[in-house]
Amino acid sequence: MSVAKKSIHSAIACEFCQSHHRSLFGALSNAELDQMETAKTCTRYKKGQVLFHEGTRPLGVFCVNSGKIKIFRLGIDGKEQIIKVSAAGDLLGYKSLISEQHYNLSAEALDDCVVCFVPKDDFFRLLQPGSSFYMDILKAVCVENGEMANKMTQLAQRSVRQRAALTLLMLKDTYGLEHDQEGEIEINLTREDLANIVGTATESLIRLLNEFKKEELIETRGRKIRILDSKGLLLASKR
Amino acid sequence: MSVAKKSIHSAIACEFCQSHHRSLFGALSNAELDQMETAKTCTRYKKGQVLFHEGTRPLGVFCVNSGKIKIFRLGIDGKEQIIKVSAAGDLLGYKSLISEQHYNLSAEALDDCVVCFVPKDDFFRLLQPGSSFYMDILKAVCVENGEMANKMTQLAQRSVRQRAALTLLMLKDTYGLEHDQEGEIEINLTREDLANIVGTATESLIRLLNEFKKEELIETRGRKIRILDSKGLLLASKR
DNA sequence: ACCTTTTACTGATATTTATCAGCTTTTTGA
DNA sequence: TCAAAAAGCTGATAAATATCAGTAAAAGGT
Repeated sequence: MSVAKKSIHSAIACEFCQSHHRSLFGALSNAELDQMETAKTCTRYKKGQVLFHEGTRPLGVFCVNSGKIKIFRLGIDGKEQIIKVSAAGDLLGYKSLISEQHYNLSAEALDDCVVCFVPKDDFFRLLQPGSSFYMDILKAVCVENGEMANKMTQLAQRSVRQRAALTLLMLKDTYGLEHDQEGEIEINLTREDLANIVGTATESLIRLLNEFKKEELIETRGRKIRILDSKGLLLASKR
Repeated sequence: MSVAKKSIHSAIACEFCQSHHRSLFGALSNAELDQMETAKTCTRYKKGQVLFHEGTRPLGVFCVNSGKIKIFRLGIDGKEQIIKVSAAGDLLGYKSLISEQHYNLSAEALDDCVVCFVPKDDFFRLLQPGSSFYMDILKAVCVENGEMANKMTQLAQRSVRQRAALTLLMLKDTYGLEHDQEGEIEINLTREDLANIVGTATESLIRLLNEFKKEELIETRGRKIRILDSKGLLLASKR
């Protein structure tokens, strides 16, 4: 974890934020958007910096404008289990806020990021009974729930190799949002982070990447991984 | 899966239902309860019978009155991954209803059960904006989300032995609701079902049960498992 | 209560995955 | 740009877990 500073970033108007369309804030009215506009602060986080920490009390919600953020839970011996990698448009920390619990996950910047923060009270002002936002949130959490059951099944039933293949495909989606030329996407995560998504030892993950490389499913340049053959990976995730 | 029939059960008044206090319906007003009373039907399911099936369209929600129900997802080669075991008071199938998706899980009776069914329209009538029920549902889903992140971490980081210990403790909770004499609870599931909760092969699970037996953490009589030493199991789940 | 079917169990073995140690390369920050 | 630190990689080995085959026991239905 590198030492890095957090700095206030010149505010980005939500209305012109490229990510707001694919966020849960996407369906807000202009009036509501204006309301949030004045409430929010935008912050630049340096790589390695923590947005929030498991066990602490949430004070508001985060909306990712740019960059990637790992969302993880600390397991045995402090080993991180990465639950998801968040990208532009993702809303973070609202579930703990709603359930009035301490964070049960931590969030840490994987790159330099710009993230907006909406304080608790302002968030709840938007979350008024009868608002479509309320229903959107409820739906989103229900959908996410189903996705997690899926992930649980994968963790329980698939081999490490299969999970590694699935992880690369998932990351292709996450990282593919921006540079989508030729379907070849470069993933820039440490091997340890990758292992902590897959749920395996770092050495095992490295060996599997070598296998995939020999099978010409991926290509690596230093830390960077480029996906060459998504179909092949999909096959490897099942067989 | 045994051949079994479903039969209409003489309706149980929600007001006098022992499980309604620990269900999400617990906070409904008397008027709302009456409303549901007329809408619902109570059904007796025989062991092995399916309440709903992954991939089908939800038509309402289920509320467990008595018995145990396994909630699972089909993985590779049709292997079941049991996500949870539901007991009296649990509400089932509402998340798919809300997210307007097909069921992503199946539900099957582990015992003879009595389960009430509230049709979609009536459920949504209760789920009015501004109602406390709405907020209760939202909170519950958020809490469940956190629990699933926890389970994912366990599946990814803990050994099969550790997970087996955790599973027995979890089942102690589920089955302990009723017969709570001396903290010794009998779990009545097939070895295969147990393996499908833990996420391992049936044979591996059986061997682990033998280990636990030798260590005097549990005791078995046929299919039945009795937990003798919860603290010991908790230790085994970490070490 | 009996017979059939299903489930439980055991041993042998193969496979997968983790762990440890040492070395190399890349990244980072001054 | 350069040195230190972190991350990446490799091989050897140990440990955990899955698989297969066969037998024993228990559950379930009539």
